[in-house]
Amino acid sequence: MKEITIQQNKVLDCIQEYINKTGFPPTRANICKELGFKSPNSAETHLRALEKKGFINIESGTSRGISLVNPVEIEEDGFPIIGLVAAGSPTLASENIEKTVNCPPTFFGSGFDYFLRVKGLSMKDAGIMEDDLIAVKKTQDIRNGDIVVARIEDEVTVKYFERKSPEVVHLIPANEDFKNIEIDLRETEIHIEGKSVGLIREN
Amino acid sequence: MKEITIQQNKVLDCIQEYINKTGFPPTRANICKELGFKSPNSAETHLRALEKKGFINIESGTSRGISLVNPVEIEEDGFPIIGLVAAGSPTLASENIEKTVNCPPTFFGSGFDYFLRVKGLSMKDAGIMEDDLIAVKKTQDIRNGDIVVARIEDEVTVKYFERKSPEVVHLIPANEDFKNIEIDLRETEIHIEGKSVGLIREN
DNA sequence: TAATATACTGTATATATATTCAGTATAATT
DNA sequence: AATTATACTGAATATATATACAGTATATTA
Repeated sequence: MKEITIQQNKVLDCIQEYINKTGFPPTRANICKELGFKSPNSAETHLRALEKKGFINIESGTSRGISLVNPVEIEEDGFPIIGLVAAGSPTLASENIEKTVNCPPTFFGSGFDYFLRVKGLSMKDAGIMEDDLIAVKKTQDIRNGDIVVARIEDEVTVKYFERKSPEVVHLIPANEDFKNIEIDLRETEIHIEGKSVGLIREN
Repeated sequence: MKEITIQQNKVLDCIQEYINKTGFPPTRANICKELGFKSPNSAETHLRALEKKGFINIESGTSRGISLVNPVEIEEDGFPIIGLVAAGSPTLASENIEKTVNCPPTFFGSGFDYFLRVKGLSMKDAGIMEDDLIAVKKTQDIRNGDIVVARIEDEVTVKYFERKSPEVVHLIPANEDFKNIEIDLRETEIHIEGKSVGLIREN
């Protein structure tokens, strides 16, 4: 599975949501309408790219013949909980699966991929407390104000995302005791693991 | 849901199998091929009958626009979400069920009875934000420091519980903009609906 | 006895849809 | 400097598809 672009990810999400909503896949025209494209060929080329990269199958000559290769993980084992170590500026999660939680894939709207257990109180004022479970959706479709799971080298952190310019990104905590993390993309590499689409707190 | 005929059941099964196999619903012609019909109208009339009886939905003018009405999800009793009106000092919930959420009963440890949708920010510092869903367990086993759902006459509120004396109970908000509610049990009747054992935030 | 539902064949057609071709433009690779 | 990938608009078209119409036949209901 090769890397996916932001636009291709939008198309993939669009297909998933369309199927969830209607029960059948979208046409090229449907995708155009959802994403604001003006030519069916825009959808077509994205679909071909997604097929080439192995994210979908396209049945040739068949209307709505799109099928997802990784259809939303059916609740076999549930969703994994991944630990987030340290407080304030947390350390790598590595894929340390605590346990799994069994819940419907559509629990938080359009779907998510795993839970992240939060350490520290840097997002306190956003109602995210220590040991809360954040539902994380793997996506690159991030907008300013989204709560993202970001990785800087080996450190993973949960913060508000704010793009200040093409080169500068701010990761903003929701707690006055913590400082903004300002990142110049020319100097530091940042990797967005995904964004928070929901939360669970087990008392 | 009316009674289904043997042939209609075959068509219904055929649709289910086709979706499982391909990821998208069949056309009239596909159904004919699967079941040996020689006219697309055979499939058409069966589909109309299935729609009339409530087993499927057909999106008019849409290729493969068949979707299964899944009675399984409807029958599976999820947990009800009950609305909590007003902010600060909320008003009666009465049993206004928004919808139901499907999740395991053991989701929050020892079990719970329903979800309550929170209005207002009186428990902000406890990480309970507006529109969050609190998992409420109906119980009278309350200890100091528990987050309870309390009713005073017709007003329902979520607060920390603190028994000061056999006659005096304090309901304490987690927000400095709100005042403690002090209750003298000899003057005012208070009813504990239950306590919070977990929380879900959608988006 | 006349409807109505079921269960089909067979033909026809408007339109929904996939898909190709022709462009424009930018960024990343080779 | 030439490809290749991405990301689009716009038009054209063959065909995939829903769907109506015309029949035949049996069983059930009013």
